[in-house]
Amino acid sequence: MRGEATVLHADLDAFYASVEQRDAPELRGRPVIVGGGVVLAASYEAKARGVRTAMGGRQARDLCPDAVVVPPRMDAYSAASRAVFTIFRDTTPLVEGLSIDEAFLEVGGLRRIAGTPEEIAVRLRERVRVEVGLAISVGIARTKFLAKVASAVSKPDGLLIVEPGREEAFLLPLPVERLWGVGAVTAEKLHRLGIRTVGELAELEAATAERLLGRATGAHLHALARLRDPRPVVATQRRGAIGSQRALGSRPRSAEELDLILTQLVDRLARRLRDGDRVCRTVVLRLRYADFAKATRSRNLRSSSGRTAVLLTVARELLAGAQPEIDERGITLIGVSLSQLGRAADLQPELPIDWDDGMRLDTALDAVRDRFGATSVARATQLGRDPGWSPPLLPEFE
DNA sequence: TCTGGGGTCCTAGGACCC
DNA sequence: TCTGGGGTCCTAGGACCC
Repeated sequence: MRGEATVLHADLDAFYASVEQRDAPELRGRPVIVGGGVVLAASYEAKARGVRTAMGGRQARDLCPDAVVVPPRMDAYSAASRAVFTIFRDTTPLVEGLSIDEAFLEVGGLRRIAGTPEEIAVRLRERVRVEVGLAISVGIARTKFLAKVASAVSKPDGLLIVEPGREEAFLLPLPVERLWGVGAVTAEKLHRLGIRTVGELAELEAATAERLLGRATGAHLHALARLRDPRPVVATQRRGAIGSQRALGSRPRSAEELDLILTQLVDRLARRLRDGDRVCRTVVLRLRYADFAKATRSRNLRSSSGRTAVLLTVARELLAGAQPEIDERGITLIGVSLSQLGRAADLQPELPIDWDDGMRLDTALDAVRDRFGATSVARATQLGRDPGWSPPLLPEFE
């Protein structure tokens, strides 16, 4: 096995709950639950009593009646996250954020100026503790996957290095649930075959795993189990989608009420888009019915946009299309996602030819040829076959 | 177990094009 | 008139993660 252990996975411990304990000394040492209806985070004192993330609030209080339940303070968590990521980026330029509280750091090129990966990790943990007041666990390994497993095993407040020569001894005895990408469904499929450990999965033929779990998932998990994970640490890219949703409870909602909520969701998202100078191409409507079945409805815009009116129109059309289903089944959640995000700066101006609905197509195409050349005419001709076609925005052209 | 809110990636069928 | 293979895009759904 080639390579050295130079990938760090840094993961804040019980993040939301730890921020609450940091900011309110009377909560330290006590079981703390963040979130009421559902547990968003639990302190280690609460976890010791069986409380888990995503558990219903009722069940959590039954397990741990003396827990302090606090409402989430997202602004405080965002600020803490920014402070920690600043320390990450101060450690190495190669930081790949995974979520609000964890990231990969590649420190392979830093040996001369900053020391070994272990020395770097020790300093990183100390800085986060002193400067932000939080405990952070770090795993160090040759690959991202092994580093992530190592940090999880090291918790709480731990540091664990998986040396290249020790990888199999470390990974193979672990339960398959430790594999990044194995959830309840996949674990159940594997258990049915008697596969409970990573080592047992690694013994399968790759083709067998792919047949059982699907091409991509099977190949991916099988490779991880055999210690193959070629994915490099890449500095975080921009998000591909943003979304917002609202749980509605069980009481019936009028069409007017739904429209108001939809408008608020789209307005908020469009604002976020524009704040980041971005646009989106796809609008996705998410629904959850009274029986908790989920559904999505999506539509691509002809051309990317960040304008509230454009996005809202599409979202309303999607909602109208789902209205019969909603009337019949009842609705308990409505959400909107905007995906295929792009930069607003890449959006080109509208086609600068004068167009009116009475204009002959060949006249319009002549104008396009004069301005953009023959390739664009071919593209425009193709678009013209679409009955819904109208003079497009420029991104449609070469 | 009466159930939040924010994301990622993969699969699959149909439309449409060459 | 019927037929093929290959590619991309669109839409809907599902699994998973924190």
